[in-house]
Amino acid sequence: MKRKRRMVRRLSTRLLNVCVASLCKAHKLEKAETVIIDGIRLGVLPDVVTYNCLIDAYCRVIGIDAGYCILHRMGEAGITPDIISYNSLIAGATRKCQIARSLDLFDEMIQRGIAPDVWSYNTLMHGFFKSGKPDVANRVFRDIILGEHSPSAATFNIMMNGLCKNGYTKNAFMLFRDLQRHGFVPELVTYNILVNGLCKIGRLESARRILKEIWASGHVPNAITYTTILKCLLRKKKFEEGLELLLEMKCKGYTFDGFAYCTVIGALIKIGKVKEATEYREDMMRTGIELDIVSYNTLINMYCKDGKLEEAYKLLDEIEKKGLECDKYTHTIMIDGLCKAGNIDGAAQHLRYMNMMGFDSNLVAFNCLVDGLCKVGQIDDAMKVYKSMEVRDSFTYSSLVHNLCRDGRYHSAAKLLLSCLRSGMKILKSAQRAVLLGLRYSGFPREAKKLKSKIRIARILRLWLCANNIY
DNA sequence: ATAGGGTTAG
Repeated sequence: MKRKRRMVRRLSTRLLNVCVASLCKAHKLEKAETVIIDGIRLGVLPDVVTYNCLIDAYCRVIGIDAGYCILHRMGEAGITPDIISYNSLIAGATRKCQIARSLDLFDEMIQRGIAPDVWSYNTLMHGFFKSGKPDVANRVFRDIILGEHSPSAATFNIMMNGLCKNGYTKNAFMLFRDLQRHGFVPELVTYNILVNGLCKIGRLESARRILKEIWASGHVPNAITYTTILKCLLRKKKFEEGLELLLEMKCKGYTFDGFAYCTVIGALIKIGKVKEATEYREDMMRTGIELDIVSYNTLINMYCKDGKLEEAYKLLDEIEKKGLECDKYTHTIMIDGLCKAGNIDGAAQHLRYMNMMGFDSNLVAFNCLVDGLCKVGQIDDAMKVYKSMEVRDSFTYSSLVHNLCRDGRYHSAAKLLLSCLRSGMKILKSAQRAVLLGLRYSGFPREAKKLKSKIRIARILRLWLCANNIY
């Protein structure tokens, strides 16, 4: 009788967990909490699985601190956290790029007598790759391979993805082929990682070969595979092929998700086809996709490029009402939008606001402001901003050099171009041309010639440095 | 329970 009751209770805890899990997955935290409270009232107690579910969800939806609170709560309820509780927390910290926090949790786990497993190590490795420390990630990988745990399929996937993301796509490929020779059977995820790696370095043909390999392996490429290649095609301005792939996706019955729509809309905006972009937006809204911050950013950019600032502001309100948070993209897009609309003061104000909100000073936003100031003829103000910038890049210089030339200030432009080259940066070809032609036809052909040879030497130097991996 | 695709500037 007693055992039977215990069984029923276990069964209902299981039911509770199924319920909580699905609510957590839908980010309905309050609802999940209510279900748990109702369960307790009926005598169904949550167990470690219930709390692990909550930890993961709180980490995802609110943040690592919220997840950590659940760990305390389960302690108070008399339930000991297990390896999954800690792995979820470590993953939560990693997702938010807080590698130091991941390491702290890792130590805490060991101190509490919970031994890390291969999942913990996989997550740490991912964290190091994510924070741009491929050397440390490599060491973790080595420790997994040579250590007491056997690597999982995810170990290799994370390794290959990390290599691709950190500029070692070739090495990822070598690893992939070696693993295959040793009987490693790639999953679709593995292929998608490689396709993305190849696309990022512009190796479209190789990516297409992998697509064929996917079919040959018996896997069916998914929307992720297609979206990745689509993005690459559009970036390479192969719009016809892109549209073909888009049609192929539609024919094969793939449904577009937010990622696919953003890829298409973003690409259309970039080539100035705002009308077509709007059509895709309407299509997206019809499918009832829940917009996240990236989708909002894409749409805000669309309105800005179309000169409809009021619509953009409306979306900003909507973001706030939904409880989403604007990110640095949102702000940068708005700053650019304001600049392009000629509202430099508004843009500068938004930049200050952005810094006030705790965003790091943002190179792209500054570049937008510099270019905006140039475009309204305030080049000296643009130079002031340029001088105040801690970091500059090829965009900064190209924009200034171009506009100085447009203003007939070829010597200043030449000076700036030289400091750009001295910093080891490239500069837009058209900007170079503007300076050289300007100098030559305003009576300084010798200077033009000298500058030209400097440009050539800088290019040779850069190629040489790249070939030797000094950069 | 970790891993894969989308958004910004010249």
